[in-house]
Amino acid sequence: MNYNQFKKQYADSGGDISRAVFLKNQGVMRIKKEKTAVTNLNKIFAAVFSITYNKGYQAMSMRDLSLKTGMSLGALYAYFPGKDELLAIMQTQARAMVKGTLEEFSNAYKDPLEKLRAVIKAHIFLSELFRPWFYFTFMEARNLTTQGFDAVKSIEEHTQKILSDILVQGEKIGVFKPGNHDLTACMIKAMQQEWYLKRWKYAKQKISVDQFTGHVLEMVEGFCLAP
Amino acid sequence: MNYNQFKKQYADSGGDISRAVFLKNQGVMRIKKEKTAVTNLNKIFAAVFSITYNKGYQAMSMRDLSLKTGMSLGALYAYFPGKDELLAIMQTQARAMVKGTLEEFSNAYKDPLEKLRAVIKAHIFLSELFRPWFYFTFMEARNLTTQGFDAVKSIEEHTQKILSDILVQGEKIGVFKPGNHDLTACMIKAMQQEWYLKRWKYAKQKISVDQFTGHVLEMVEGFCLAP
DNA sequence: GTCTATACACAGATAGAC
DNA sequence: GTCTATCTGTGTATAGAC
Repeated sequence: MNYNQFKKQYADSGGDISRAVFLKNQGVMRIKKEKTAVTNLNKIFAAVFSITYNKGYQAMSMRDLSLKTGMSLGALYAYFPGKDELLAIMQTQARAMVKGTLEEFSNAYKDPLEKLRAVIKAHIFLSELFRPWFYFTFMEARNLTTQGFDAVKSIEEHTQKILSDILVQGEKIGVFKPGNHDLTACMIKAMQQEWYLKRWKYAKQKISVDQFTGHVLEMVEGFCLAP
Repeated sequence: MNYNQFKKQYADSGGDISRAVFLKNQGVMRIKKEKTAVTNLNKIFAAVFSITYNKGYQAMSMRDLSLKTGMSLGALYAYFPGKDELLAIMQTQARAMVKGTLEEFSNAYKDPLEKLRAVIKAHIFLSELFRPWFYFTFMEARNLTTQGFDAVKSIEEHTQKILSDILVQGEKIGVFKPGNHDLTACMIKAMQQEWYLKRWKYAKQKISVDQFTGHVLEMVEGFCLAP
């Protein structure tokens, strides 16, 4: 599976975050028509990414957001109760989306080696497809409340465990070498994160997602596979 | 070399950032006595790290900083012209320190494998010794001006090149396998960064710097060494 | 060198017309 | 649903006393 295939497959399963946000937060937002809400949420999220990419969420003013979306301050406050809540909503929804997709891919394979490849690829491809979301959730995680940050830790540990479980399982049947599988899982996650944290670098060096993913897999397999 | 040995060795060569900041910025700050300046700069930097760790630089107010340092607003402005300039000063000094140390370690070895080990270790150990500085410069890099961010890119490429040059050199004499050495260098950097970006994770899992560094070296050597 | 007091810009948020 | 106008708190920065 390469990135284009992943993209096609995932587009079908419906990656519409704005609609999910609307459905989950109907109680709190004053907009009732789904189509209006989804259209404007899309505009709002895009504007948030564009503004915060260079200066962070705290430095974005509601007036910045109003200017970029073309919506008035009053209109914006019909979509979320406050600036902090907007951040929380975005972080929560992004986490749910990542968790769901990774589990889906993890359950689709039985053989440890195939499973490992699929999960690693899926994470990098997903981070490419939703790059602004990944970058944003990473960089703004520390602005969250204690509970919000606990949720961040929790998903980090969860995805790490998905990887280390695969390695343990593979060791049992002799496919992978023994070793500290938790630390190896951490290293894999570090390499995956590199892709969306250093966007400028790989754009400049003209390295594609597929090239990058291939190299990560080479390194992981070179280290993990039993001789 | 383990972390404790590194710590001892580096403490001798003088890692006093505050003094360096004082010497470099005498023209711009109103304090003339070195001892006073260094003492208070230490307080200021420590306060910045403590405040920004959880909410970022933009969200730190000068009143926060005044409260944490015990210095008045007026006094603070005697040490730097403005909030933005304080950020720039800290980023610049941190970069100079890292660059200097890594080159020092890179030049101390000839054999590619030894050199690779030394450089990888030195970077992780340095990031442990100056963890607040590393975390801060990474997370706040995007608040910089265009020139400031160019400097960030430049040092990223510089340290990447140090690594890839070693790999190229080692391939020539048959120690390392052929491959995309630039991408491998990127992966190494990603793993190194992991150490200071996810402090909470390794503290919780009780993994020491030496353990972490050992695992990075294992992975790199497992992948790079020629059979 | 360090303090207090203050200027003045801009932040988040809301009310009420349309 | 969306707008304009406005309230009120807080931000960075400076002046001038000690």
